[in-house]
Amino acid sequence: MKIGELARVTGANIETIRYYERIGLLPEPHRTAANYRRYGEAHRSRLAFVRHSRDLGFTIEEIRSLLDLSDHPERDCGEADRIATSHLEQVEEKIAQLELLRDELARIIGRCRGGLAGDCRVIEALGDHKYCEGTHA
Amino acid sequence: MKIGELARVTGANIETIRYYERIGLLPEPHRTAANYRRYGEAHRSRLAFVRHSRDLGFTIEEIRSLLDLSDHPERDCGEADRIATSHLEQVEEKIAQLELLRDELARIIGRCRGGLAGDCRVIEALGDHKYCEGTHA
DNA sequence: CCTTGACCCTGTAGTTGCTACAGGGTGCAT
DNA sequence: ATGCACCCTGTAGCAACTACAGGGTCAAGG
Ligand SMILES: [Zn+2]
Ligand SMILES: [Zn+2]
Ligand SMILES: [Zn+2]
Ligand SMILES: [Zn+2]
Repeated sequence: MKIGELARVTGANIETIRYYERIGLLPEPHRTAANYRRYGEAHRSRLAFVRHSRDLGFTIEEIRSLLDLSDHPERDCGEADRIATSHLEQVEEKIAQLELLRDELARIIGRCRGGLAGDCRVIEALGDHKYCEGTHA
Repeated sequence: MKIGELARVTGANIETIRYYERIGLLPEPHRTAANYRRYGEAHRSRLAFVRHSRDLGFTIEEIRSLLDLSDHPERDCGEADRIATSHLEQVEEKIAQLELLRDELARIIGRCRGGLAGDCRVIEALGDHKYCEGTHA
């Protein structure tokens, strides 16, 4: 299939596919006489792996390692587990951070009683962390 | 004070301070005879406002509007409220997304029983969204 | 007086993961 | 033959910094 169809079936953007090829995440496909990229099932499933991993929040470098493992089925899968677990930990950390942020923001917004900017407690609170209760960042 | 001291007292990076000046978020300070930037209390508190707002996750453009309001105390503060509330909503949305992600990741990781990469359920699950239970992205 | 070191300056390029052109070529239908 | 959809390369842009390279300035110590 041509790049447009690959994009359609995987949900990836055409430019993204070419980008992945450029950074070596996808192998260079064969070319037709007119220099068009020609893809097969192996490309499709590799791209699906990449897109799904990206949707799950893995970085390109993590995906590179995961693909490498996927290309070497005889290796131990411990590395995959380590990457995924460390990613999960980062997600959990990020959630905890955002929850602190959310609480602090809600508290700050709650202080506004309307009126003039000069009297606004929201603007005041943005100017100085001392009005914060938590340690958001 | 010179830029290094301003950086120390606000916790901002020197390069970041110059960057903020370049994009017009901080006003150009006076210069000494040796062309060194010289800051006063007004600069300090404006930078504190910017850094605190960034720590709270506001974008530069949002901060630009908030600073504008802070510079015009006679205006209505409704705009500040709108910006903060919409930001809070985005944070809440992001948290919800990450929670879906976290659950899906935890489930995927739980499938791994160790062994060879070729048999790894984690790698399998990354390759195809059909092994997912939620709609993480 | 000279050097060392800490500071400051400008300007540019790199980071992450794409996305959006500009300026061209190809292939098929009418 | 002419339109149109599709493909190609190469480059630049986004956010919000961060990291140099290659220079200038200034006070203290030898
Ligand atoms: Zn208010
Ligand atoms: Zn705070
Ligand atoms: Zn496994
Ligand atoms: Zn999935």
